[in-house]
Amino acid sequence: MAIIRNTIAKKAVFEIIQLNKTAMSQTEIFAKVNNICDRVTVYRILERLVKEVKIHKIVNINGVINYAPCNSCSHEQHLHHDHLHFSCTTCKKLTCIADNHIELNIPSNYQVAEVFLTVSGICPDCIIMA
Amino acid sequence: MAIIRNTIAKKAVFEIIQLNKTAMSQTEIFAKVNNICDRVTVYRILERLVKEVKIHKIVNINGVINYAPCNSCSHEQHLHHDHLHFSCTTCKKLTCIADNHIELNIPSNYQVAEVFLTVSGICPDCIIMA
DNA sequence: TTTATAAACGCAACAATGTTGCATAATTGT
DNA sequence: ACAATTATGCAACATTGTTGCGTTTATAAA
Repeated sequence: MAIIRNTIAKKAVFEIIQLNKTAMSQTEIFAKVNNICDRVTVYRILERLVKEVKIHKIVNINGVINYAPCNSCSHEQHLHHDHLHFSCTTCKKLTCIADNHIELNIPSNYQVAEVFLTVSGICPDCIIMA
Repeated sequence: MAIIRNTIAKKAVFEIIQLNKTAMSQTEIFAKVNNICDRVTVYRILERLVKEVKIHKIVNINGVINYAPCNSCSHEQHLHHDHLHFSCTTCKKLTCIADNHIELNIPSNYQVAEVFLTVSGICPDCIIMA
C-alpha cells in the first residue's frame, strides 16, 4: 500500500551499511552520516530498511543492535540459517561468516521463525595486535 | 581473594531465577524481589552470580539481557554449545532448550570463546492462544 | 559475644540507546 | 504544478544499564 520513498538520507544510510565490512550500530551509522539528518531519522530509516529486507538486524552479545547488508544472504538463506556472526570481544566488531549450516533439534510444538547464531571471541585483526 | 557473602537479597534473586522456567530480565527480577533491595543492587547481584557461574547471561533478540540458572548446563557444556535459546516474539519469553549440538565452520584465524544460539518464533503457549 | 574489615548496599546522578507526538518539509504520481 | 502522504526535525520521554560515595552489614577472628 504505502509508497516507498528513496530519500537522500535513506540512500546515505544504506550506502554506509553496504560499504562497511562489519555490522554497525545506530550510533556508528549516525556518526557517519555527517549530520545529513537527525538521529531519530536514522532509527526510522533503519526500521524501514529492515522491513524492506535490504539490511538485517543482529543483536551483539552486549545487547547493542547492529545492522548489516543483506548481500550474500537472501531472505530464504537467512531463514535457513547458513550464516553466522562473529562478535569480537576486543574491538566489539560484528562480522558475518558464511557457510555455516546447522541442524536444530527443537520440539515440534515450537514454531521457528529465525535463527541467530553468534560466536564471541577474538577476531584475526585483534589476534595480530595481541 | 575476595570473600563471597550470601546476603538476603542475593539469596532472593537467585531463588527467583531458579524457580522461573524461562530466563528473566533485570526488570522482571526486580519486580519480583518486592523492594527487598534497590534496583542497582539487583544489577550488582546479577553481575556477581554470573561471575560465580551460578547463572548465565543471555541477550534476547531485542537486545535486552536475560538471566537463567546454570542448572543443567555445566560451564563446560555451555562452552561446548549444546543448548539453545528460544525467544518468543509474542510473549517475549526466553526459554532454554537442551540437546542441540552444532558444528561450526569458522576460519582458523578466529579464536572462538562462546557460542550463542537463539531461535525466534512462537512458543507452544502462544500457539495455543492464537 | 564482640569487634574489625571488607563486601554489599542505597541513593543520587549520569549515560547510552531507543521511542513517540506533532508540526513541517519533501518526494512522487497525476 | 499540485495534491497526497511519506519522511523529517525537534523536543520530550522511556528504558536499561553504570558509577561514585558514604553507610550498613555479613563474616572471620579475637
